Amino acid sequence: MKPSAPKALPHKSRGPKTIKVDTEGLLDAAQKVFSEHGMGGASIRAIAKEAGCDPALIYYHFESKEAMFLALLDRKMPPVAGELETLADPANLEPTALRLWRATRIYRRHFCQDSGFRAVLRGQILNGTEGTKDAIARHIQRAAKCNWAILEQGIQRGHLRPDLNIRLTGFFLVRMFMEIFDLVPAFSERISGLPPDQALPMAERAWFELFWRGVAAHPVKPLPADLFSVE
Amino acid sequence: MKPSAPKALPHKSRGPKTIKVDTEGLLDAAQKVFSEHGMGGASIRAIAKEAGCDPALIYYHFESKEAMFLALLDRKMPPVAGELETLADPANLEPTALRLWRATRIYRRHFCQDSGFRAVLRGQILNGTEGTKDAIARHIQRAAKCNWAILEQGIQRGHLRPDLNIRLTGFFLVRMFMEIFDLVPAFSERISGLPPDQALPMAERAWFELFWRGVAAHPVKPLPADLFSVE
DNA sequence: TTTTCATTTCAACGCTTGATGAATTTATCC
DNA sequence: GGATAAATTCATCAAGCGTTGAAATGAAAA
Repeated sequence: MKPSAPKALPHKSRGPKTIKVDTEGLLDAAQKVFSEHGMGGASIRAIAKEAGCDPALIYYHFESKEAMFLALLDRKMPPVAGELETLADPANLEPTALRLWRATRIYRRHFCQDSGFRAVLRGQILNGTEGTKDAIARHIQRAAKCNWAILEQGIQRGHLRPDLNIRLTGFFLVRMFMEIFDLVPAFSERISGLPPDQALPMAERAWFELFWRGVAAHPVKPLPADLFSVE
Repeated sequence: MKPSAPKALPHKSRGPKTIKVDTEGLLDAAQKVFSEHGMGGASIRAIAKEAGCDPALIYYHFESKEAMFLALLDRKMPPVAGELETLADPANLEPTALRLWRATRIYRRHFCQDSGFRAVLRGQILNGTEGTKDAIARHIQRAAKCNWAILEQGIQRGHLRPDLNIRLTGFFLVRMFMEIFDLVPAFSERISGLPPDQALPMAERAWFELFWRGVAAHPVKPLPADLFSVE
């Protein structure tokens, strides 16, 4: 799109001066504004204002708004995948229910706050350019493979039903948590009358219990009483 | 907002001429454009173009874009709630699994196509004005109550676990179907390699089976073999 | 025929958006 | 000190948005 754009990475020599706002700082600002306003509401100007610089500076560090979003994705997703990969290590012999719950805690830690970011991600999945969709798919797959591995090992270890469609099962587990993060805060007071900080853990646990009964090998053993104290 | 706006309903006498585009026609166009482009991409000008009239005419029929969306909601939701209310009639003694599956078929018929409309609805739930959120909540509640009634009756009839949180259970059932409608077409080819028209029914059935095992009273009876042939 | 009025269009307003090219500041090197 | 280059700002563009007031259209009423 922009053939002769100044590249994000600065060259070596001569002199940089007192750098006012660097790429990381811009990403911090973008993360904040994306999270609060979503892609539509997060204008270049709003991000620049948050970062305390001129809008044009963003185009010195990134080729476009889309490129900035992708850079944000590249910064945000790998830690998630990293934690999941540790959890999915086949040497981990914890009960499958606990491992799956731990996986949900990782998602919660990294995504629960950023409602706007989730909305942007969703929007880009549905309507983004092909390049953006591919990048997102790559990041999601890396994380999803860990869930698939945990499920696969759970079947091998006799904890889970052998007839599960692993990919769909992982999709169900994770997406419902995202839905809970999105909608329970918005609707809990209108529908259940509970404030979100009470409704959200309740919904998470109810969902995980339903999910576990749905996937556990027969006969279903009840979840350990202290499972939900694991954060 | 607009105190002296011309009202949507035309007066009686004198002469209307050959009406080119009426309120219903505009809603048809809005429905189509919303569904294809979402709220952000669905501009007044795009809707007018789809309807074959001037953008200003929209403001002759509706006070604002938001009012047009609410009118669309008022047209789209009642039939859904109506079908669900019939299904939730306590005189209906069909197996609970079948009734729940029928409920999902109602959602599928009314919402599966309109990906953009679902996106708009979601966006308005999360970021709309308070008035819009209230209107949406009212429509959703009317439909949700039917699901709650079916679940309640299912417990009373011994088909479902008595310890279910009915509201959350209904939320899980419906929202996951919406997620499937949204994301399986976008991702099935990238992840499962299947075309959407094969992946979607597969995902629906896998989800319903998981859900049923999660909510059914003990001992879980398998779903009837012909359940999924019900449309 | 003239009047009346519902319907429809036209032309614009004010605003926000993503993006650019030129100019400017500031630190380092020769 | 002057050249060099990185970092930053300024002014601006073209496009799109929701919205509005005034004007035009055309059929029925008088």
